[in-house]
Amino acid sequence: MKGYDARDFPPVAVTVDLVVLTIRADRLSTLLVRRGGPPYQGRWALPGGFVHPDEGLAAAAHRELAEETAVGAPAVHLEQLGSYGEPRRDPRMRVITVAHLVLAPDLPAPVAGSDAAAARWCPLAELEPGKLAFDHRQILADGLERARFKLEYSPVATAFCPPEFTVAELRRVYEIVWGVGLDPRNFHRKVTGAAGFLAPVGRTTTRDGGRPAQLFRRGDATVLRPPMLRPASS
Amino acid sequence: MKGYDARDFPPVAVTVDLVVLTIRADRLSTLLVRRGGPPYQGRWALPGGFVHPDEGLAAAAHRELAEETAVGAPAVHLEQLGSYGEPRRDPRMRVITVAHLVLAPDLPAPVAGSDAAAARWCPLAELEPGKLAFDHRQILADGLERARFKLEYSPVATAFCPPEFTVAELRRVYEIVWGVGLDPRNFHRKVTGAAGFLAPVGRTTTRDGGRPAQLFRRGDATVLRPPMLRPASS
DNA sequence: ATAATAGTGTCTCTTAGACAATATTTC
DNA sequence: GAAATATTGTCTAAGAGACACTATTAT
Repeated sequence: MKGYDARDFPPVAVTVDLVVLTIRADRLSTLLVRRGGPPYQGRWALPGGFVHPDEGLAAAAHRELAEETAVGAPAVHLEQLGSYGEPRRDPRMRVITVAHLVLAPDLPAPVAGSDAAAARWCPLAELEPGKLAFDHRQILADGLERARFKLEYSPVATAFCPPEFTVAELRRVYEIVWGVGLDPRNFHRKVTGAAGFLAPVGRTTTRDGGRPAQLFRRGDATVLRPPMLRPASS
Repeated sequence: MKGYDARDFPPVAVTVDLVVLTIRADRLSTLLVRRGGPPYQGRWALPGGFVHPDEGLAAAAHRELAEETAVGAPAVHLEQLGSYGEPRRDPRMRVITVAHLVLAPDLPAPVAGSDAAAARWCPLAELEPGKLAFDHRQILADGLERARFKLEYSPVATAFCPPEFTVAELRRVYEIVWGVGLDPRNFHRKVTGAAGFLAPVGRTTTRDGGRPAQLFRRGDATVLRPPMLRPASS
């Protein structure tokens, strides 16, 4: 069983798929492409494609992201989400896909790729569950759950914000991704008190109205201790 | 780039590798096999093997585990850890491996597989870092970090225990995996107070000496809220 | 009785959450 | 001034950690 001769086995293809989450007009949205050919022709799907011969998995994910959104690597958070390889998830052949999760600030309109007839940002609330191709409904659900969970114990929420942001803008990220309301005063105290979460820029902005708010950049912490606690409801 | 014709690409092989963690003689240990052929002949490696044509990823991981340890699925915790696919991680051909993490109670001695010259439980403290084949040092490190982290917010620590266990035995799991000492009294209060973590069996045991201890089974919670907090040191 | 481990109670300190109060802007 | 948002302060309840104390077994 471990002869390591690939010719003993039928062909396998390896792809990367992307769950790209962003916040547009106060709604959590994901990037979808409409499939231009069979199977699932005309259905919406997660963006993705083959891993090239001399390319690592993360590199393939970054390349696909750039092809679809013209967004460079440094501006977003990208992490591996998990691999999906049920034998018949693609009716044509054995395809194992390595899904990646991307958290990004509000990005420009997407670019339709060569194989995709169209691409768009779809608010998650408007997505009919059964409408995605392949097992992409499950992958999207897993990505959303991962994002919600990571907001608790890591500073990735800042990936949804522009490079400089206010506490209120960061709070809106938590409220939208978690679907809850948070007390602005307690949130402010907690987030500014968490070591390494935020680095003050030293300037202020009034773009949200009212009293000027401090601008922050993301700090250098990789983990939040203690974590941000999601209200008990969910 | 998305023609979905596998013949456009050179062959790729997909394997599963296993990070199997258990506690033997109060030491955290992992299952290793000695490689019987090149490359890395004679070196220790994580157990693993090819994904079969009609087999899902989790099924392949369970099969490899059973081949190596003669352990059935229900007794252990198995989850996908992540995929590793740097282009030249295997010198022979492009191999993408889907690593899985297994947490198991103390198991019998391993069985050498067909391709492995030998198999053994290796205490992590005795493992020389540079001695593992391929990128298995990194995979093992990632698995260990995942296990340490999951002990905080999930009840997986019970996977290291036999079906019925005492609070003290569970505490030893935390102490050994985290490498810290925990106060038995506070631990007891916390773990018995966490909803769904433990289900009392109603019987007691004196196998640890002293006053008889309540026996527990794992409860039905999948997440611990609030989490078990690891002491600040690390 | 002594040793060993199990389990409970109590105290203090920190933190979460509710919410009052103050500060600084625009209109 | 009125409205809006930012930020600080105060109170209370819950939980973490330190540790005294009691309980139940084996020898």
